[in-house]
Amino acid sequence: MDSSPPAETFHFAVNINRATVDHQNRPDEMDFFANNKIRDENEQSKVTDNTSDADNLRGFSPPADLDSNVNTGLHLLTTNTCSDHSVVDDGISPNAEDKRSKNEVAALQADLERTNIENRRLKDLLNQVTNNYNTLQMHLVTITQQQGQKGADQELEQFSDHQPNSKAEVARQNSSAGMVPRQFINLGLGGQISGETDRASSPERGDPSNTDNLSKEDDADPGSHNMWMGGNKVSRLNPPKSVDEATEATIRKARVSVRARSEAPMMTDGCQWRKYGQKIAKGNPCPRAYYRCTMAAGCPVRKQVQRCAEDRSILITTYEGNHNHPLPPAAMAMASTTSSAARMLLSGSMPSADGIMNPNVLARTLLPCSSSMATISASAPFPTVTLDLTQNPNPLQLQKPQNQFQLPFNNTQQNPLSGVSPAALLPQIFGQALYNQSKFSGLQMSQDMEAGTSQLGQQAPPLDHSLTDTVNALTTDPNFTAALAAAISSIFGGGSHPNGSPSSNVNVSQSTTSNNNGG
DNA sequence: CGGGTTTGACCCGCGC
DNA sequence: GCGCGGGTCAAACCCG
Repeated sequence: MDSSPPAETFHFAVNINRATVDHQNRPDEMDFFANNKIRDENEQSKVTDNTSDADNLRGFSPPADLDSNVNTGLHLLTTNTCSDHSVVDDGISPNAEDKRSKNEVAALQADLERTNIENRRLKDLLNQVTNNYNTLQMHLVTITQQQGQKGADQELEQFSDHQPNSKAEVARQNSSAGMVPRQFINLGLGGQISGETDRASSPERGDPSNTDNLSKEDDADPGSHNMWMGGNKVSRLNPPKSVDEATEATIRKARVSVRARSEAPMMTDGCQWRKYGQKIAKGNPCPRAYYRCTMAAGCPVRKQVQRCAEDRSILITTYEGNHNHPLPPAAMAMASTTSSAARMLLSGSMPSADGIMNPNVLARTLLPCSSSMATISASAPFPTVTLDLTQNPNPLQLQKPQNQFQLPFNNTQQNPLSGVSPAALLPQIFGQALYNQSKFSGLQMSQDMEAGTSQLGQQAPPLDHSLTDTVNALTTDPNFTAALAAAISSIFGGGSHPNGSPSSNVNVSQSTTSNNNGG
């Protein structure tokens, strides 16, 4: 991302970062939640006061700093403080000049009084907005806790019932200083559930006593720590013994589907894929291609690529599973998305009776400004999170004439994720948002899982961080903030053509299956 | 020659 | 039990 935000991003180029962090040279970093706050505050201010002065407050510091120093930025008292007393009418100046001076002074005093009143009013408004923000945030936390508590309870029961030691083991590993690759590998959701944290990548995987596993390799490992593991394979090799285990199997099959307009045969997401099959699915003349991650032996992550039958310019890419290997930054997008999506489903909707996540919660978690981009469906054979990049998420955004992604990421020369296609960047945001939502849900279990999750562990702050530190860490994460800033600015500013990564060989509209993904 | 793709066969779950 | 459809396997083939 460009260090200097494009002009259309000025709506978000407000000073919403923590005062303790120097962001002068890092305009691309922004506080995602503070952004919400600003937006909420502005909305609140419009409700409580229709004056346009509220817009002047967009540059104010976060509420944490307001208690001690409220600065409206008006500097109302800087010009008259020295003169008002020196020229005050003493009642002994009879000449006309003195009278004129007195009138002038009186006028200035009146102006001063008005500005003082205005200043006080703005301060009150600011305090009110701050209170509203705090109230809203508390309300949000309450809602997310309620959303996640149900799933958390069931998940905790699963832990306690089946792997009483695994959680403690994972937590112990997570609590160690620094997360080395060996630790965040194979700590995906399935692994945390099963508690077998080393099998998937250990050379002893080919247990002679289990020749079936030898032949089936990755997806046949009953202890494989991934969401993948097709239900048939699971049931064949390690049949579910209880409802909880059946639930686990469903969790492992959680999917993230990305719909994006692209002429390319496959989306670029930073991973290397190998095509292992192709089928003509019913109801869609376009063949569905099956890909497997080849960045590491036995990586269980797979994806399906298929064009939409109704609109063949729309490419539907469905991801499943967690990578069992370290990922390059460019590949973190989908990885964090899939794992986070599973967690969202797990904590929010999947175990519940209705099985449907409130899309508003997700959408607001993802991007408060967009409410129709992400949907969750647990009614499908697999709980699926769908990211629809083909729809305009914001009515303010002009419809793009190009037959391209509608979430363009321009100025990507300096973007740390410049090797990622735009469509792949959003899922990262999405995943982070999901991750954040899980964080805010206050699930201790979830926290254990978060840091242990293979891909998220590379981006997520350490477990023992407080919520504040978590937010702070996120806001200072260049990858996240840059991608987020780009996404938001693009959404609201109507960015330019998405193929704006000249330094990268990744071109969304020109990429090919064979060379862009190594597949 | 190694790695990726193609493609028909096969496996499995599910509904009838 | 049978057929259907989704998903996977693996031999053949391609390519650099």
